[in-house]
Amino acid sequence: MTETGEKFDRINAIPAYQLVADAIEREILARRIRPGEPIGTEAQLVKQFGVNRSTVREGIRLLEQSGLIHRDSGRRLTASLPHYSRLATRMSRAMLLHEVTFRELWEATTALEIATVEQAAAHATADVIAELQANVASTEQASADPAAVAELDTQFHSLIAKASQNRVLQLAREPSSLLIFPTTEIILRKLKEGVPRLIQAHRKIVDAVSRHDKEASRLWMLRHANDWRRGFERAGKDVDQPIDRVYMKEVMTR
Amino acid sequence: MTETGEKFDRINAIPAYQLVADAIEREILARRIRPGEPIGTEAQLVKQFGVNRSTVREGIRLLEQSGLIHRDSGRRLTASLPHYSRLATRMSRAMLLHEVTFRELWEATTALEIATVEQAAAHATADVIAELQANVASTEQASADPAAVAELDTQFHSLIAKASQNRVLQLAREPSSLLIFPTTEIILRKLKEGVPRLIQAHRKIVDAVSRHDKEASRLWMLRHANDWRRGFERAGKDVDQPIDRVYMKEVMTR
DNA sequence: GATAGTATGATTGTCCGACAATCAGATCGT
DNA sequence: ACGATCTGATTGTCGGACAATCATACTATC
Repeated sequence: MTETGEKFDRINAIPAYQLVADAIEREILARRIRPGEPIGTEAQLVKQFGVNRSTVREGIRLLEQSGLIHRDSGRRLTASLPHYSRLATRMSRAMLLHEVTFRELWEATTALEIATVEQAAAHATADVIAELQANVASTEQASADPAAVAELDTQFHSLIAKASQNRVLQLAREPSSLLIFPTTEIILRKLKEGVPRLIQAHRKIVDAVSRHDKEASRLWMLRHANDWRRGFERAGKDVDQPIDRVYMKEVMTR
Repeated sequence: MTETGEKFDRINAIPAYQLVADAIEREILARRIRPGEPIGTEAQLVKQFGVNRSTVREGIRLLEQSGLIHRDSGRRLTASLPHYSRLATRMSRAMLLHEVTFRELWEATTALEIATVEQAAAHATADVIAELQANVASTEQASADPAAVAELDTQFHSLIAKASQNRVLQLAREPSSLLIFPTTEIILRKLKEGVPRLIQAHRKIVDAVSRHDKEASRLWMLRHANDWRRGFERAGKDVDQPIDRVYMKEVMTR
């Protein structure tokens, strides 16, 4: 590789591009480079690290993927906060590859959605409640179109998460919701009573949240989740089968 | 760039290395390349994609970071399942950078740990229960050493997650647990009554789980979580402050 | 003087060729 | 048959190169 003139520096094993990535990452995590600030040009990095440009570039690619850096307007590289959706997408993909079952997903999602709606009941602001009401209204109008309803359902639960004002919950629930909500469309398509029940649940949840009624919101979210699972079973699916990647196209596309 | 002999192929904007990464990723997600199978040598990829080796390498770096590929024994690249810990670490870092508060973390962790222990009560096998009992025994013996107790506490909750046999819960709880459990040591160091309370809670939880008693396990996990938060407050910390990265060294190191 | 167009340099994406270190497998010696 | 050695393949790193694109200063036109 490079020069190893010294004695006793065995098993180095860490390639230079990795070291470059680590070094930059450390600077960002230590807040010496704030999100939004430029990392510097490739030529500068070459000088600072004393490695070839190809090596620097490979290191940059590592960070680029993790979302810690981001080339702003086509051009220069800036540090950035890795955004939730990116991480959630990766997690969802991992779950698909691990072939988790619908039951696992349902259990986790139910627990997370209930926790989320309880916090939403505690912390929801008037703005978000208005958004939620608008969402329910749209869902009612689109009730004939399963795809649209499923889309609005996903949005509904994201709004609940937003209302919770808890970013950890938001982050934790997103990967599983990405995977489980697409099944909604399939269920709604097969079960005619699905849409009205979903709308009723959503409306009750919004009511409860706007009254800051923790118990009621919990109760209706639980019913909503149970409906969901029953719908899945009635649609003829086996909850103990791995979730099918065929339905999960949207998770695949970046 | 390369040749753009044709008309009207504006705004391409996607660099070749990204396309290479996407192409390989698609093959893996579509299961045409199974985890464990070799991706192929760089030279082969150069031929197949018709781009330069540098470009191929940059594409490989993107995938390497996301955990979809992995160079097995120093040498050749193989597809692999992105493992939980890797993703969890990234999520934890994101939370740190987003400066989430202890309250957010506590709320989310509490909900997740309770959901997890309920599933553990439902699905725990004799093996895991034995591991849990061993963990509690070790904790008792180490009770004079806060660092060791904190370490064993983290392990305890991981074992509960393992006992739940729910990989989605496991994945969802890990990022926040990575962030919150390191605070345990600080709390234990300041509060003498912390260790015995922790041990009692753990023991009660193991009892409840081994009896498949969902209610009791829920109850004791809730008490455990409440102790925790009270400990944090009594240790003089403000739950509404962003969690401090100073305490989170272990999250920084890959 | 303001605006539009142009020249200039910097930066990135891509390519080419090269070489040392290392690993896998074949070959050889015993 | 077993271990040592040789050989080729593969990776990590380097240096240099060039077209396309962007930022900016500069110029010309009204």
